[in-house]
Amino acid sequence: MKKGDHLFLVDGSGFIFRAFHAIPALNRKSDGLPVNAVSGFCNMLWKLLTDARDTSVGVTPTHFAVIFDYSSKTFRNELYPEYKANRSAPPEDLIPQFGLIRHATKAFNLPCIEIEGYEADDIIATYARQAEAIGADVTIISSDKDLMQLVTPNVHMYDSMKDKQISIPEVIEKWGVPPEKMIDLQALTGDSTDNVPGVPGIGPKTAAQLLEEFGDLDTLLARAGEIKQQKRRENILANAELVKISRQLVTLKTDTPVDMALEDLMLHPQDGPKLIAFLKAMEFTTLTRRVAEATGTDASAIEPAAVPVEWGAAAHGPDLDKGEASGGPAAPAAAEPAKLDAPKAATPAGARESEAFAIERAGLFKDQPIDRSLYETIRDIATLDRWIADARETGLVAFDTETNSLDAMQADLVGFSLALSDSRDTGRPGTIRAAYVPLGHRSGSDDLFGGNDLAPNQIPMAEALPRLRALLEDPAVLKVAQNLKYDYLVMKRHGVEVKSFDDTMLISYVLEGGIGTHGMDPLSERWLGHTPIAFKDVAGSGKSLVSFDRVEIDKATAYAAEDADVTLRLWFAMKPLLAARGLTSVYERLERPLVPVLARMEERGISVDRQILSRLSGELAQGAAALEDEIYQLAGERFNIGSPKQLGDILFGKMGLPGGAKTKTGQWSTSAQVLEDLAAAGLELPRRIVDWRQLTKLKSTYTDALPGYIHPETKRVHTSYSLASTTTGRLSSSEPNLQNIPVRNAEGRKIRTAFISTPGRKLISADYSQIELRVLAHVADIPQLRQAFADGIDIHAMTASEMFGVPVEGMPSEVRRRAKAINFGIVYGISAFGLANQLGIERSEAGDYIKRYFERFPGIRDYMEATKAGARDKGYVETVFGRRIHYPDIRSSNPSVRAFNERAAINAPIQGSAADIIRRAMIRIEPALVEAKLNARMLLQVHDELIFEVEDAEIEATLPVIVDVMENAAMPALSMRVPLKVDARAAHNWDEAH
DNA sequence: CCCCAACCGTA
DNA sequence: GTACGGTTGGGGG
Repeated sequence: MKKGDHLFLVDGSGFIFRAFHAIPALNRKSDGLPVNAVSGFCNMLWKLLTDARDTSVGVTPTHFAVIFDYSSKTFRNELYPEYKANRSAPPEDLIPQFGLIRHATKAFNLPCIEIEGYEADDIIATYARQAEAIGADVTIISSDKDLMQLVTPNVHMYDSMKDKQISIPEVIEKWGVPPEKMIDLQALTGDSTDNVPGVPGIGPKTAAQLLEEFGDLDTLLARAGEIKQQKRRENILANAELVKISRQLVTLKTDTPVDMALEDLMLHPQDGPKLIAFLKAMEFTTLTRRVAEATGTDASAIEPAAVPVEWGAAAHGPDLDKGEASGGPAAPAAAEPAKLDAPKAATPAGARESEAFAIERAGLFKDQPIDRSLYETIRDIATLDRWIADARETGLVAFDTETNSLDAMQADLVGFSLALSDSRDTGRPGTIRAAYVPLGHRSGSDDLFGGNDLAPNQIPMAEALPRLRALLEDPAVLKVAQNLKYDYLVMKRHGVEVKSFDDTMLISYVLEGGIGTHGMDPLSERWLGHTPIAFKDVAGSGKSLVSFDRVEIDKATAYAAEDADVTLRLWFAMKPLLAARGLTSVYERLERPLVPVLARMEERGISVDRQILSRLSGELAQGAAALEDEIYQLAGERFNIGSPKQLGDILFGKMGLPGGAKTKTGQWSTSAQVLEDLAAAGLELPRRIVDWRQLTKLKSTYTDALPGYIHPETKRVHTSYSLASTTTGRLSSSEPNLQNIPVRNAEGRKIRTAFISTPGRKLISADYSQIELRVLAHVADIPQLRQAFADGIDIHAMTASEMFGVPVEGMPSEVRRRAKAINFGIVYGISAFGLANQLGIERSEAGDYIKRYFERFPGIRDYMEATKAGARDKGYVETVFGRRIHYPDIRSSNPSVRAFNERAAINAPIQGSAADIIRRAMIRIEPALVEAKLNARMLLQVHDELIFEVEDAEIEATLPVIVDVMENAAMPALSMRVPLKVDARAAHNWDEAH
């Protein structure tokens, strides 16, 4: 540093408190995290860094530092134990912001300085004097009177909130004394907030007058007897010693042992991406935009940083991948298994506060009932532009598409709706406005003679789409949707890629997994007590169903705008609860990022060979027909074999076979199990029925149905994944379900040969080996299981060996089969009844097995008991990543209902943790492939398996990338006690790849 | 036309 | 014993 340089010193700690009280507390992140002080801080820093010359500071800094108090205990407490003793704890909403402001400082590439045992003011004083000595100028960003003693011709202060420079004249004007006498003045007056004693009856005015008269404090104390006013004289004489202590307390140290030299405070250029990542994480949309513009950074390409939030004493939910996104060191410490039997941790104060806030915000619109008559239909570009400008101004918009099909791969855009509220930026409950923009509605009926014309007064699609794209692709505007994956796909097919979004369905899924469903209508009922217009009341149903482009525009407006309105209200109600319950990481790491990943998988689809299916269908038809003839012969009459009722009547009524089980409704059961038992007794007919069922099942469900799902344009099959329809966190697949394609026997596996790669490519199938048992070994921490997985030995054989004392070498297959059934049973929340069923043995024998198993693996029993107890206690269980799965019926008085819930509660953390792991792998795999410059495309997920389509030339390079990402998917959030193992191979069809 | 039960394919 | 979705038959409206 040299003469002429200009050092800015920001009083960070002082700023936090001032900004916190100056900016409305409703200024929060969308998940409820209070960020008002952080917001003010960032805006102030940005202003000073870019614009200081245009403020009343009038100069641009060359050096810059932000200074913080380290802790409340400093050397002053040794001097005077009562110093700052009357400080109360900071407000709960402020606590998490202390850490965030330090993160902000670092994001701005600024030194963040704090020293144990010293106050920020001492550090500031030290640097100010050092710089001044060199001949540099100093501006202290603070308006705290405690710092005014530092002001000189070269050292100034700046009140950033009032944009006011504080120099010598300003100090004199305010306090009546020049800066160098501020110490004496403060010593005389004391400071009630810091608990610094002063002289009773002496305030700033009197103190200034006395100092004017006597020159300085020492002279005043020496000649106090000359003071004319009796009371004042007595008070000063009585408190002379205390005043000397006060003077020491208020005198700032200018020799604080600072680590960083002045040179180190030199201002560096902003790191645009780093800063933007932080600002996005804080959801400061306006500042993000400004920084992006100023640094020439493409903000849309930057992911929000993972900023750890500390609520104070108690942990605040699992902090997934702390440091991962910020590029810091990984934290591979093994997470403890859920200690469900431990005393419950006290709810963090911050969490309580946030929950209260969430409830308050949920009720924000209570006095603003949903009124469909207020919805607007936007029919001209000027109005649309105004709405989009408003959305960009508030940074928040609910969005919903209306299309002519429920299938996102076929749907054409018919219109879209928007809902806005200005609540976020004003900190007050705003008015919700919602509108529908019809684009492709048609007039009249779609008969053969016309009626296909566009209805009048609609904005042309070609003019609306670019405007919509500007909004949806703007990373500074948070788009809120319900089941966004659908809208994301529709818009992607229209050339628009949504960036920055929230999905109310996924928020609900994270908050209330296991409680109800997460569709918009049930959510509206539960959270808003409002019943939205039913789709069928707008578009009809069944035979009278019309596509949405035939719906009259006024009706469409009421329906569509309401959807956006409700979605926005749901978001306001639910989003804050994520943070309040410590579930933000689950949502942001396991749910939200999967939306574009799944959308791309669905869009890609998989190639299915029509010819193979057609040939198989013929073979199956022939086989079934032959069996039908034999069945009618054996039964002595023709009947509908596919009707379990008719079949039961024939078998157990007419033919008088020994009936096995009965169904819930009292009918004879004709399940495969019952028929197999009869077949085992040598009966022909049941055998034929079982075979016939298999063939007709394959035919109707697969070979006949799949061709109907081949997309007319892509010629591929595009399944749809549901992110929020299982309780455990698994995905589900439908239309068609590609997660239940046969594999277990040769006949069924033929179906898989129809799933093929395009020429020049192959399919890679990569599946986790025994992932659920590995998760079990991890969470229950079972030494033998951990050892077996570490050594890579056959887990079922090991179990059998432990239980029955049989050596693994030369083990009879039946022994291993039983152990395998027990291992599976454990994962499913074993019961003697179920195991007996599975193995075809007596309940008592199954019970003995279980008993023996628990003797050998007592940790498993402990885990199961602890899981049940925890579920009973809290109403939910958790996966290793903190996903909650609720079991509201686990306390049912009905023993079978209760037992069922207990088994499900035992299974859920295991199945759910495995599901979370593959979710993480799926989120990471695409960036990893891009990084490796590979073109593999992920197509399908089948719970523990991922299917890719890969160019022939890249297969060898791709396999290890996929395996690596999958095997390490739990890291670094969780370092498992057992390794994950993935098998992967490539082939031209799914059967051979698997 | 809608819904449920039974059955069966997958992990 | 856990978690799903699809097909069929069949009852009720």
